[in-house]
Amino acid sequence: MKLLYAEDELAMSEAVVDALEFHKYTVDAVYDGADALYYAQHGDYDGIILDIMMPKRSGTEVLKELRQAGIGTPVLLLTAKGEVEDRIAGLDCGADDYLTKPFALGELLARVRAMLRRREDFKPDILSFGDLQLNMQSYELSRGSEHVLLPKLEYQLMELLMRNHGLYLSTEDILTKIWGYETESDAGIVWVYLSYLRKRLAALGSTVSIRAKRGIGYTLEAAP
Amino acid sequence: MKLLYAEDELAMSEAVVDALEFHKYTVDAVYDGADALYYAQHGDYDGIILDIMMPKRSGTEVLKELRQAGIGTPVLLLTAKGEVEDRIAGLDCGADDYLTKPFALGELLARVRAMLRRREDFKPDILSFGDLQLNMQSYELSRGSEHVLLPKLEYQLMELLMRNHGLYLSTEDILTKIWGYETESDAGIVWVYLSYLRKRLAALGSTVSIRAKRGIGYTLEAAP
DNA sequence: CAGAGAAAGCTTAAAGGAACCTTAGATGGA
DNA sequence: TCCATCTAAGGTTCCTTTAAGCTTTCTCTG
Repeated sequence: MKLLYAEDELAMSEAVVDALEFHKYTVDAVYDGADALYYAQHGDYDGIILDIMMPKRSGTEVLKELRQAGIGTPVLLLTAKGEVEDRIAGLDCGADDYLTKPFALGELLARVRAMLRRREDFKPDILSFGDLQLNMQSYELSRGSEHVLLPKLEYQLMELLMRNHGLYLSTEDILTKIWGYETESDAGIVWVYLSYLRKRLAALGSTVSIRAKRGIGYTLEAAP
Repeated sequence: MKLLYAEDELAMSEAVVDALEFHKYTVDAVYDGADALYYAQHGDYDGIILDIMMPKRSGTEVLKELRQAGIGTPVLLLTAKGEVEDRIAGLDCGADDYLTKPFALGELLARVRAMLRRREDFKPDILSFGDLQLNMQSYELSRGSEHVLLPKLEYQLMELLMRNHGLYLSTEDILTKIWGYETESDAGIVWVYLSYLRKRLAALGSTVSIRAKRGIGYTLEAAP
């Protein structure tokens, strides 16, 4: 799950990004409204967290432009205490929820979870493919009674593959969706993690395998 | 949208059927697993809602048989609270989603909507000509139950020919459309790939062939 | 109109290389 | 110290391309 977090206060931003990443989200952080708009339009996020008070463009401005551009990504607005008009304007522009600063990190996490879930129309929190199940709460990959607890990146890769089973995902796709829009890394790192996951699948004795197609990408495949 | 609803508790069934019909679904209600299986196999439904606890056959049994019979209709399972194994077994057998009883009607409706929509989204893009289908997501060329996974260039060539069936494409056309405007290669490489594709068609026993017209180009042709 | 010759089309085998895979070890945070 | 992540290097595989020899079709000439 990939989030965009727009907030101009640096200390605040770092704390929140840490917390989100700890909970297995991929987070891109930006520090003003102009960047927020640009990233939101180009980055393919599952959710966006927008501070209202930002340099260059306000959160509500960004939100309004996004919705006008037909981008429906769920948005959580952060407002300072008491700014009731902003809040109402925000919801009017198509925000999914708002949270008043200061807030507890746990509260933010709960809202983000709720926001994503709502958008997914109550999708179950177990993803399933072939003889495998991926528990999105505990990050466990299971086959029957066998379980493995996946590290963050392996989990994200597995989730991505399972959500898109049947589709081929290129190393590019994987790189931008997991490592973020602007990353130094290259296809090599993706190969490494695909290799790790293959080892997990083998260890579980699963019938599922990761199929590579030269020049196209990767997809999950369940042997009969 | 036509749904099958299998549930042995009569009062429950009536309430749910009412709600679904109010939301413009056409609903057939059955009251045990044997009927559920029979109707599901013969009725051409857009979605199926299966209670797990039912007389004669359990919901999971029904689901398993359906999937083994190659029927991919999306299935929503209803489980009693806490029956975790049933749930996992269900997802394992190919359920699309589950819902624990008791549930709010609104939630059921949301899940049904999501399930049907998901199915729409995943409907693969398929090009057809003669007795062949080309799956644009999996790069598979099929005739009936026979499948071949095409390498990238063979796939691109096949796609080009299918999209332009009835037209003659010159080697020039093919070269610039697949290998790009500025390429070192010449017509020879096109002949090679046409040859490869012909071999694929023969292997599939297809009635489709690639017809060459000297000095003009190539086109697909389906024998009667 | 027959036949030679040329051009276009076709097929196959094999070389070459890019894409892919795996592993060991370095790095760095909890 | 352990675990997750990343880097780098060597090994492998499969796709693409080359190249060569073959067949078919057209055209020109006697």
